[in-house]
Amino acid sequence: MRQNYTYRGVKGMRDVFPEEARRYQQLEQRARDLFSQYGCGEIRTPLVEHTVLFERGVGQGTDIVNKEMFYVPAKDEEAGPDALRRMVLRPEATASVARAYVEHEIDKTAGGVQRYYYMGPMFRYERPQKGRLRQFTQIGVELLGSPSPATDAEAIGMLFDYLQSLSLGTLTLMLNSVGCPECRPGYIQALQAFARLKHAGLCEDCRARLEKNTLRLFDCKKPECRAVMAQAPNIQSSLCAPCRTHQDQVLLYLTGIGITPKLEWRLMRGLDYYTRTVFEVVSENLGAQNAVAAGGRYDNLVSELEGPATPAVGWSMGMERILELMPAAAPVPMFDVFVVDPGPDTAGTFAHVTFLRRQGVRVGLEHEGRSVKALMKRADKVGARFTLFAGSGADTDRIELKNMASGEQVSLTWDEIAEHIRNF
RNA sequence: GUGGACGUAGCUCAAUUGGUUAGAACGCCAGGUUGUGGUCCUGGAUGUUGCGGGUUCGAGUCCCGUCGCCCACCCCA
Repeated sequence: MRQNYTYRGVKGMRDVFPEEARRYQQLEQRARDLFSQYGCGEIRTPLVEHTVLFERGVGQGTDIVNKEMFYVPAKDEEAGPDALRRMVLRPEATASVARAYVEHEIDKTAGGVQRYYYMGPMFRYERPQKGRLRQFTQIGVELLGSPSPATDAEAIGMLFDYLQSLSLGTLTLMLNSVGCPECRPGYIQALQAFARLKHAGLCEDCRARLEKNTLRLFDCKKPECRAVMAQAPNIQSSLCAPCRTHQDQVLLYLTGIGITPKLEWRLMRGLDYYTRTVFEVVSENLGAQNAVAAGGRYDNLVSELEGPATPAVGWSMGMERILELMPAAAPVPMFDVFVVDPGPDTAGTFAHVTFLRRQGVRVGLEHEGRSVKALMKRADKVGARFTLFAGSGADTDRIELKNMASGEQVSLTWDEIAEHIRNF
C-alpha cells in the first residue's frame, strides 16, 4: 500500500476489489433469496437525509447523533427552513425507512403489514478499529405495522436462518426487553437509585452514564463496574404486564421454531427508539466490536416522526463483520476459455471472441501481444478450463481447443466452440 | 475525542552493540532451440527504508515532529 499518497482514499473507507466484492455479492444474494421467502421486498432510501430525522428518530442523547455524523454541507442557494438545510450521511437505515413510510403515507395506500429489507452503506464518524469502519455496509429488515409478538419472532427467525446458513462459528443470540413508556421510567428510576448508592464503586465514565444514559451502565467493560451492576435491579422484574406477556409470547414463538435465545437482562440498546424486545447476536471471534447483528421492536418511532401509530420491529447486521467470520471461499475461475493469440494482428480473433461472448461464453483475451508461453501461463493462473489457439496462419476455419485439465486438444470451428464448452 | 503499538521491494519478513553497494522467500517479467500451461532450472526488474528535521565522522537502526495504519477505550453493526 502506497504511503503518503496525495489522492488517497478517506480514512475508514475501503476499496473492494472483485475477489472480495464477490463475497459481498454472495451475502447479498443469500439475503435477497431468503428475505423474499418471508415476503419482504427491497426498499432503497437515500444515503443523505436531513439531520433532524436522526436527531428525532435515533435520539438526541445518543453518540451516533452527537459525535458520529458525517455532515453534508448545503449549497447556499438551497432554500427552506434551517432544519431542511442541515444534512448528513445516514448512520443507520431504520429511521429512513420509517420516514419513507410516513412520507409516502404507506399506511393509507398499501394497508397491512409492510415488510422490507435493505442493504447498503452507512456512515459513522468514528475512530476505525477492528470491525469498525467509517463507511460500512448493513443488511437489515424492517417489519412495520404489527404489534404481534409473532412478528418479533419472525424477524428474529429470519436473522437466525440467515446467519445459520453461513457457517460463521459460534454465535450467541441474546434477548431482552427494555419495556415501554409505561414501565421503563420506573425501572430507570430504580436503577438510578441503586447506582447512586453504589456511586463509590463505579468508574468515572459510569458516573457520567448514571445521569445521562442510565441504561448504558450495563455496557461498561470494567470488572469493578460489572461486579457492581451484577447486583443491580433486573428490568425483567419491572416489566408491566403487557410487556411481560409480549416477551413470553415472543419466546414461545421462538421455541416453536427451534430458537432459544439467551435471556440477558443487562442487554440494552444505544438507540432511543427501541421498545420491548431487543436482541443482539455476538461472536467471540471479532475482538472488541463483537456484535454481528442487532435489533428490536420500535413501536413509537413512526409516530415520533409524525406518522400514524405503527408498531414495528427490525434489525440490521454488519456485512463486514460477517465477512470477517466467513472463511474465504475458493476462488472461482473468471473464464471458461482463455485465448492464446500471440498476435500481432488480432482483429480476426477479437471478432470471433466477441462472437463467443455474445453466446454467453466467458472468454479471456489479452491484447498485449505476449508470447504463447506467457499466455498459457496466464490461462493457467486465471483457472480457465480451456485454452483456444488462434491467430497467425491457422486462423481460418478450424482452431485448436485445449482442455487444460486433461491436456486433450480438439480441432473445431468457431461455431462449434460454444456448444462444446457448454456440454463439457 | 483518549491511550498504546507499528510503518523496510507488489506481499511476508530480515539487516550483529548506529558502520560502508539494504537482503531472502513468494509473486512478477524474460528465457530454457522451432506457437502449448501447471513442476523444475537460469536470468532480470522494483525500494529517495512513510515524510520532514535533529544527534553523529556515519542512521533503516537513536531523538523530535508529522502523516498513515492497527489495536484498545468511548460507542456500536
